[in-house]
Amino acid sequence: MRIGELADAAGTTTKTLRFYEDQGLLPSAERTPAGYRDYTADALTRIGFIHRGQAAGLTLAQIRQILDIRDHGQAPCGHVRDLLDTRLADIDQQIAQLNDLRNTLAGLRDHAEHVEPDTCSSVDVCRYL
Amino acid sequence: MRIGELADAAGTTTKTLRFYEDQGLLPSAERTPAGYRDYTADALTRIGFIHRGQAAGLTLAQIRQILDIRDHGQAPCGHVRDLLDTRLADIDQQIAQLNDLRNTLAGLRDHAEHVEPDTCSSVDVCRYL
DNA sequence: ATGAACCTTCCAGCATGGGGGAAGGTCAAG
DNA sequence: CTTGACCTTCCCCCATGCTGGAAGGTTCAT
Repeated sequence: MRIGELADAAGTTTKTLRFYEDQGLLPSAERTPAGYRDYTADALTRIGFIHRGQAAGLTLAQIRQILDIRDHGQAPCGHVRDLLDTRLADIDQQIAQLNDLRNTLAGLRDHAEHVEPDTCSSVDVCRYL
Repeated sequence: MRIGELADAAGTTTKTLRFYEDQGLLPSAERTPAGYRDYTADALTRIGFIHRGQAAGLTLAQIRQILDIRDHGQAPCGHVRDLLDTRLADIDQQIAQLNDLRNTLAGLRDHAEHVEPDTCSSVDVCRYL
């Protein structure tokens, strides 16, 4: 399977696949005599895993960690649980921060609705912020 | 006021102030005969505005738009209201996406808690994702 | 044998908000 | 007069996940 076919099958691009290989997410593929990369179906599975990891909000570096553990013959389950826990905590924090920001912004916006623009001094740039 | 003092007063760095000038957020400062930037207190106010804008989640480009409008002698109020509205909508969307992602992750994590690692086939990399 | 459609490597750049450090000029104190 | 702390410009670098393009080799159909 050449890189273009694999890219089509995986719903991505050849550029991205070479990039993944470069980043250590995909192992170096076999080469045809002409130097073309020659993939097996395993690669498709692996790209699927990468995509699921991305959908879970993991970075490529984190996904690579998991793959490295698996490639060393170990079960990455514990590590994956840790990553998921960390991601969950991160997301909770992000949501909390966004909620705070939302409240602040809503307050500013509400203020902007009721304050006369005329009271806006150019020295302050803008009363609303 | 030299750039170092201004940076201290504003709680930032000289690097950042030159960067802001370069990006059009701060006007070119007067220069001393030696070529040193010489700021007035206005700069401090302006930096304060920039920081409030950042705290509201605006990008430097958006903050610059507001400053440009003000610098052209107009009141940026309407534009600021629009930006705040847009930011609010963006944030709501981000929060919704994060909530979705959180649910997905919580599901995966829950699954990981109850599934035997032994059933994890190395072909799939990891059952949990 | 020629043209399209592949493939290869390598180098560069996008956005975002700065940071690091070199090479040199300036200013005030001791 | 020298030392140290400033200042100047300049250009390159960080992370993140790719994308574009140039210059060249291969494969396959016509």
